[in-house]
Amino acid sequence: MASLPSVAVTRTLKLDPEFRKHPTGSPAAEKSQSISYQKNQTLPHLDGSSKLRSLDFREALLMIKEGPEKVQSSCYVPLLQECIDRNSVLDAQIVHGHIMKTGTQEDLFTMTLLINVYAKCGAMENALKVFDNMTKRNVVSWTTLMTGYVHNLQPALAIQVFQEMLETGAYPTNYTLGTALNACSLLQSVRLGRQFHAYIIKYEIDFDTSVGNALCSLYSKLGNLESAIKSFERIREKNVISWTAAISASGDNGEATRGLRFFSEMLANDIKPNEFTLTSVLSLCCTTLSLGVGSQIHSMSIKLGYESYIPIANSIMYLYLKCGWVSEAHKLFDGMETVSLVTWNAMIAGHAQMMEIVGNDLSACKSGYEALSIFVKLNRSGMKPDLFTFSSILTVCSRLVALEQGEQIHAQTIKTGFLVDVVVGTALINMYNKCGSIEKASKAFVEMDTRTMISWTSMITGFSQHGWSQQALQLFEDMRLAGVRPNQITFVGVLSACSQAGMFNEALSYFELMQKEYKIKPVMDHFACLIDMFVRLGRLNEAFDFIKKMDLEPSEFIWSLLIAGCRSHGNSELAFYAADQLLKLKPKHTETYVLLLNMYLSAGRWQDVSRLRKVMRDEKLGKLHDWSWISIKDKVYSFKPNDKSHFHSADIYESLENLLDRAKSLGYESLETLEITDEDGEKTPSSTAYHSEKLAIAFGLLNTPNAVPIRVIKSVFMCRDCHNFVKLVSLLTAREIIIRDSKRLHKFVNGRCSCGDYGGLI
DNA sequence: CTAGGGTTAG
Repeated sequence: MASLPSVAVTRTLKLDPEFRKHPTGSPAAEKSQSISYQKNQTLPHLDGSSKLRSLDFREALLMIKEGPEKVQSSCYVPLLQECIDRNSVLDAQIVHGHIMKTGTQEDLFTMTLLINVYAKCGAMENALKVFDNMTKRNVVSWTTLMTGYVHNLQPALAIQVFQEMLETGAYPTNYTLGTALNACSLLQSVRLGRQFHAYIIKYEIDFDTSVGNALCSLYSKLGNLESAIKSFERIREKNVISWTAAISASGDNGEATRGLRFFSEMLANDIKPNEFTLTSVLSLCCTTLSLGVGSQIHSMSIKLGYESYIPIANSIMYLYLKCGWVSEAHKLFDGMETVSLVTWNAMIAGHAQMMEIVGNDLSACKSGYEALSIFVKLNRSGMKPDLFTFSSILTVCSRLVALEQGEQIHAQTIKTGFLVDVVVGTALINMYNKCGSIEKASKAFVEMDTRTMISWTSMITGFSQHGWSQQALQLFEDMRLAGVRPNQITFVGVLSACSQAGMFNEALSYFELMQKEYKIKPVMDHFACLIDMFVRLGRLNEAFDFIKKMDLEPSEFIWSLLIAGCRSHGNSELAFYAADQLLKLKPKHTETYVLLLNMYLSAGRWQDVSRLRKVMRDEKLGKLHDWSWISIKDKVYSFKPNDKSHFHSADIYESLENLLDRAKSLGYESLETLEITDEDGEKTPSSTAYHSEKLAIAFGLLNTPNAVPIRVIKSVFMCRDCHNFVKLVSLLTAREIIIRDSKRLHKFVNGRCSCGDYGGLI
């Protein structure tokens, strides 16, 4: 342990006056005495204590309550430890009473322990009373009191205690400073942290392991990764905790890969990871989706004996789910002997994450319903869901477009009081938005007590996706008036609102505002909004000019927007140029190739067709799976194009034919196209008449009461033809139809779609 | 002194 030089420190460390005065006034000044204090120290085994130790806790308490006899002070240690484990203030008070009766209150060590017990049980008033009544104190008692305030999230009081300790002339140890640094990170105070750091440097103890560890973690929590790493590097003898601090600092500050490098460096230095290290590394694997490293950690944790350590098991499960290895995650979950609420939450959140990553396909749908059933099991298990559970499960509902379940969960969040949590509230808004219930979303938004930037952004995006451009822009202005700083994503919402409404000048001025006033660098999504706007307006050459002027390399998505625009506004020369550019990017999505194939097919460019087929084979891209699903009364029904497998297939087709006829009377004509339907690239004539969403809608209309909105999820993006058709169906049947395809949300009402005939429609 | 689960995107 590095000891501090005996220098009066009061004047070298000027603390902010803003911290409240210690409530009980200044404690008696007393010189500290040196006592070594270690958590796991073995205590002398004395007569009185061995008797107590052999007894059950309750019996021991009883004995202590009744027996006035004097016992060795060390016999209180296991009893007090037990009080912490049971988190029981009442038991602690019983032991406390005995201590007072037997005169043990003179014992510094026991009284300090008692402070710690009260502090850990959340009874700081009691801890403070003990401290104030102590006849002597040393730096450990001061430090313990500080630690108590930090533990109970009262960092300002911890600093106050520190200051008073200095006034008494006591010298802080490295533990004291470590605790003070923790208080600084809770206070999020860079200024105070720097003052402590200066002090630490002055007394040359920044190389000390525990001080260095605390500094590293402080800077990390203040968002200053470089200083955190520097503090770490200055540590002379780095222990597991030092390495773990560096690893998690990297992860917490968005440099997961760097964290993984620290981990391998640590192993190269022959430092054995502990359970904390492994959980930190696993969370890095979660952000980098490193399944390989993750499964290595899995075997390492088994080898090191952490197999049943719940946080590790939770992280591994979560990682496997995020990486799509569902069966292994479930195997782990089923094999766990004890689970915590976090385990349930990790399962639910993991399924939600997996849905996000795989997109709108069958496995995502299955995952979503699996998450809902896990949620039901959790409720039955007797454990109570918390705010993490609710925000994840609401996200699941939004990705499933499952309004009924979402509404039930909304009710549960009200009943349990978790709706007041801003993240839960935001997830709720998002759920209503994604389910096409913009009115309920905005009601929930208005009723929120507090809103974060994300809440505003969600609502702005929701308005924009529903085609309510004016409301989106108005809300953006309200947000600015409320002094909330928008981010990148907020501007995606704002720009797409402008683009929908064809508000050309507004779009450009918001684009400028974003860069000039908010110093936000435009990313691909912002350009995509603007290109979409040009395309919608049919100003293809301007779209192309804009693409050329971007200082980013245009993405797949940008080129496919332009191609879509060219197809609908008839500019084949530009379309083929864009197609060439798109192909140079080696697109990874089958959808993109199908778009291009159809383009070449309809132009009769057979050479390009076979060239594309070869690329698709080389890239090992599969077939395009167009399917739609609809959920009715807790059951999910899925449809492929031309699907005749459904039990009521005849009824569905009859009803669809009827709709097609009625639509034709309004001028609709379904397209006959050639599509690549098998791996050899056979050209098969095909009609858009029986695309999957049409079947799902026909089924939905047959099986739900009038006026109930129809909600469909589609695995690939809608074609223009189906889009036209569904607009007419919404008019003919007076039903709201909500379709979420792989690109965006479409809400059809009275012959119009919320996307305002999005420019990316093919 | 170090750790596991949550919200926004074309």
